[in-house]
Amino acid sequence: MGDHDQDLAGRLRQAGIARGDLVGLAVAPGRTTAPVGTVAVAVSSDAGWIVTADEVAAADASLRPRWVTWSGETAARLCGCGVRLATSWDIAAVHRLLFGGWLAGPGLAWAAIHGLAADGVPAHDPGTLFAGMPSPDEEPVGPDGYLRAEWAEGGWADSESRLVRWACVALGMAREQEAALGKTALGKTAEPGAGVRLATARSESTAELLCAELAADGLPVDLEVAGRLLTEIIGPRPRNADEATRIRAERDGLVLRHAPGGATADLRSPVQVRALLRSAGIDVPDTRAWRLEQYAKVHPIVAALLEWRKAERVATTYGYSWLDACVGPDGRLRGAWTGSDGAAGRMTASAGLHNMPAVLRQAVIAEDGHVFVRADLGQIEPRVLAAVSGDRALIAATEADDLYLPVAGELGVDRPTAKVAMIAAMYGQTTGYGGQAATRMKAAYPVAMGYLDDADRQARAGHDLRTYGGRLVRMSSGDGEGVPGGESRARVVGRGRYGRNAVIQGAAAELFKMWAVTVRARGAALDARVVLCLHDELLVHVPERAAGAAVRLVGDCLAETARRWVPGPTRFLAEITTVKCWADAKPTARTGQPADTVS
DNA sequence: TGCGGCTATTG
DNA sequence: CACAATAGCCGCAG
Repeated sequence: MGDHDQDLAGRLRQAGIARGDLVGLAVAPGRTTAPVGTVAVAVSSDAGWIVTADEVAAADASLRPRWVTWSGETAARLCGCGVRLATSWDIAAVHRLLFGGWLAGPGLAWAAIHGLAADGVPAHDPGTLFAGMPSPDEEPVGPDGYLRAEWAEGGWADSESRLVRWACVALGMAREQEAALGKTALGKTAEPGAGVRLATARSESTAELLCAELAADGLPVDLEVAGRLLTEIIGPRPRNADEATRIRAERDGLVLRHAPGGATADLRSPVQVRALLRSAGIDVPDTRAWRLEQYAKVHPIVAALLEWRKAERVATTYGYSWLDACVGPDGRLRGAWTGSDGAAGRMTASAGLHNMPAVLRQAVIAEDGHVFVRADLGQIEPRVLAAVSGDRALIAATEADDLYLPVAGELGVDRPTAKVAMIAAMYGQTTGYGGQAATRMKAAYPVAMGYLDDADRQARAGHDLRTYGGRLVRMSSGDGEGVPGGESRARVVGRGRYGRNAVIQGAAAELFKMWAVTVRARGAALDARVVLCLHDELLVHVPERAAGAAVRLVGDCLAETARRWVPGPTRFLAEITTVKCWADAKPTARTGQPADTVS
């Protein structure tokens, strides 16, 4: 074929675009398929074209530029028309990294990168709604320097020329964000390098692509097994409302039959449960499970109540209505995914994907001809602490498969004490462990403990923090800041703990996501698909015949990620197992032959 | 109807 | 019970 100059990859090459270079992308909403006119690409601030989604896919396969997207929504739209990009620069994801917080729309991201006040971002005047949407000015940037509301709020999709312009704006934004990442400096301890921040920006961006795929593909669930489990725990699926009421009353009866003198109570009301327990001679300040457990042998109603709680939990949150709402007829459990949420930028998921009761994992079963490769990072938080603080002694301890053994030796305490002391340092726990262990911890690992103490101090003072990968953790937006006398001590202490933990949990999340997107990229050749991300655990759905290769690949990806992420010799390891069912993973790893590990 | 409190599940 | 998250129900204010 002599017509290669006509395809998109050829045109991009002609414009000087090479593998990994930024290319602006804008995808109009509202179509499940993408004919000409719904996608625009941009190669400079004033040059771009309308193309088809298929052309983008083909150019991605042959040239693989880094596509600039406005947000995960762009990835979801492309996913919807069957296009899965290899890599991206996601403006919203990088905005969250650079500036913290959750809001990251085009108008705000534009203002932030240009140093304009967030409260000056223009919004549509609600009064104009009656007159219809004003047609967007052909110039996206207003005289005040902000993005015009008409553009930021969707007016860019109104015509092909505006769509192209929007892709051009995206490209410009990405370049400015890239430059800003190279300059950002904040914090005194172990100031992360620009290289790490750029690498983090790229993996956080590509994680948005992964999130769109996780949402679209879902987690394999065997509906028959799920139904059987539910029947065992909460009884058969009720056929009507009366039956549902009867089954519910029967469950309540198993507790209330132990009530003295036929007393009754609404078991869903903590106040009434407390009164019920008092009538049985048990006086407790609250009715949490860990507190009631001490009374399990005092009165039979306590054990019955705790049992009821477990069943009630499944019935209300993970019952038949959950299956109906979240599991498709294709046996895939689907939820909404976010790439960086909360205090430290962890991934989050809805539909119970991140907090499914362990017993229900028995229903998470690989499809015919497939298996799961399950990989679990071991002792990730103390290892991340060693890496980001650069503490030589703690880095040396990461050489051990069980990091707490050398730490215990160093402190002159037993392993459980060493573990509690380490976790206390990272989370800010102040009760329940000997102060002597903390003193020795400071002496043995002064750099690591100093890193945590510094985060704690900065957070207490209301100063923003930045993680190793460059994520801004906002401490200044909370109320009560800067009013030393007007703030309770508990509040300040709590904020210190928050900051102390955020720099560790956040850095761990960044490492994890870099690992996840590496597995996503390398695994494609094996038809291995990441189907679940769980903070320190990856579940990869893979054809049976490729299982062995996938196990090695997941381990290699961790080694590659660790090398790229941290310059020092910190050792990270993962327990990697091949299983048919998610629930099989833990026992195999604990009691079976040594799992594949990687350093 | 919205929201804080309580409770449970997970990493 | 130390950190993070999602989610349901109750009780109360408006």
